Amino acid sequence: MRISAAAKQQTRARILTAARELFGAEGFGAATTRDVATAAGIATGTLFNYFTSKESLGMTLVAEALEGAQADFAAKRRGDESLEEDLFAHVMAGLHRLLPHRAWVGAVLETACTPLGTSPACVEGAAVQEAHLTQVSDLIASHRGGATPSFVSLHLYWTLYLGLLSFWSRDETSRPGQHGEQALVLIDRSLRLFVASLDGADGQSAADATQGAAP
Amino acid sequence: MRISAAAKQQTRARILTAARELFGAEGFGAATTRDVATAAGIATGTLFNYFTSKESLGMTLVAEALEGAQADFAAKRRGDESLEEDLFAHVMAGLHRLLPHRAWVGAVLETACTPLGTSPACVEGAAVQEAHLTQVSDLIASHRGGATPSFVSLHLYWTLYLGLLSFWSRDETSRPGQHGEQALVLIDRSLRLFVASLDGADGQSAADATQGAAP
DNA sequence: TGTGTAAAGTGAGCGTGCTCACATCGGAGG
DNA sequence: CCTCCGATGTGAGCACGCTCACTTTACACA
Repeated sequence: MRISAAAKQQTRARILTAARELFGAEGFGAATTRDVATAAGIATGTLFNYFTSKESLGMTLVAEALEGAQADFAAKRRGDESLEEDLFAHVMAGLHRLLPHRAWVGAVLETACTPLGTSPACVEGAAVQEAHLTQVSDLIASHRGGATPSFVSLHLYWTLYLGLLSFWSRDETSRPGQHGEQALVLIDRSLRLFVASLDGADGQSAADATQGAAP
Repeated sequence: MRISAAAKQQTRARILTAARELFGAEGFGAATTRDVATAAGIATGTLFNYFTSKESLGMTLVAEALEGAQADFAAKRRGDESLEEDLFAHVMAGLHRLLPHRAWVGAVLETACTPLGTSPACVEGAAVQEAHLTQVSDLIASHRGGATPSFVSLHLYWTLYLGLLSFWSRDETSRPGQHGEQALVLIDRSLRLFVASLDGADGQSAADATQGAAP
């Protein structure tokens, strides 16, 4: 039982390593699940004993990165930052960890995490979104005496976040290992906008959209 | 040549009709290209003589709807509206025309038009985005003495637009043939936010992100 | 050491979207 | 009326993500 569990972890790790390399080298679309399985030294079917779908595999890598980013953020935080500074640092920590995956994150998030699409595609996508929004919600609450943002506000944040991830992942003004300038501009503007919208909307009527009652 | 051209148009129309029906009845994912081809009375391969991909087919329907919406908008406009009112009317015209496709537009836009994803998926997606942003850009310019919004501003608009399309397409407070309330709230907020961001950013430095020069 | 059994692994096969070598058609020139 | 040729249509076939009936493995117990 103990050896078996350890072996399982090892196989899982081998799959993740293979996926990291192949996705990075060939792109998410071009790297096939057969390729990943072969590179990990297992059969195609076995891969799906560990991950429910290709996207789920990709999102696991993304989730890993963002978990690390959350730790980075918490470690660096002094405690006297403004909400906007905190949000900026939070975003930047994420982008920094996602940097190695920059070439293919877009393709995964597109289908696994996008606000569009009727179904949440894969559990990992929903989990990443929820974890991220929880962090943001907590961050906001800590700056506003415990008052959490509304559902609509969080949707807005998620929209803006995906939008800037998109821009960042394709920003041509960036250099290898460094973030692009236009992306930084957009991040700053998006966050400034979001914070302003918080003051304007949630501040006045925090329950503006908690329940849609007919008139 | 004349008969042939007319026949081609007819075949194209039959494909679009079949697609409209099947996408609506079964969803974008569940309706296969084989089904659509059969319903249109042609072979699978023939469908791809008319549309480069399944998404391209779906986006053609969306493009049709949005073109109609633009006409609706232009017809109803009085000329003394505020920018926010104009943008709101523009969005609403689009949603109205998309209403029959509400169940599946998300799935198409997700892959064909999303800001995420390294490639624009299909030409139609990029075309829809460009046409829409051109309309918005013109609208803004007409309210600001010809000054067009910056690249980053338009990206922001597109992000917000996709976000609200997403929300709208899944809003459970809506009833058949009518828009949901929460969606209306989000649209109002998103547009208010965008207009405010225009005044704050483009108004002061319209060229803030036209070129990423090193510091 | 031998045996039972559940967990882990396998790969042929399915249904997609899409391609491509070929069949068919329809109208212009002899 | 026959012949040719480009445009249009065809469907077997490809590669993909993913499944599932089956095999193999490795541990607990005798």
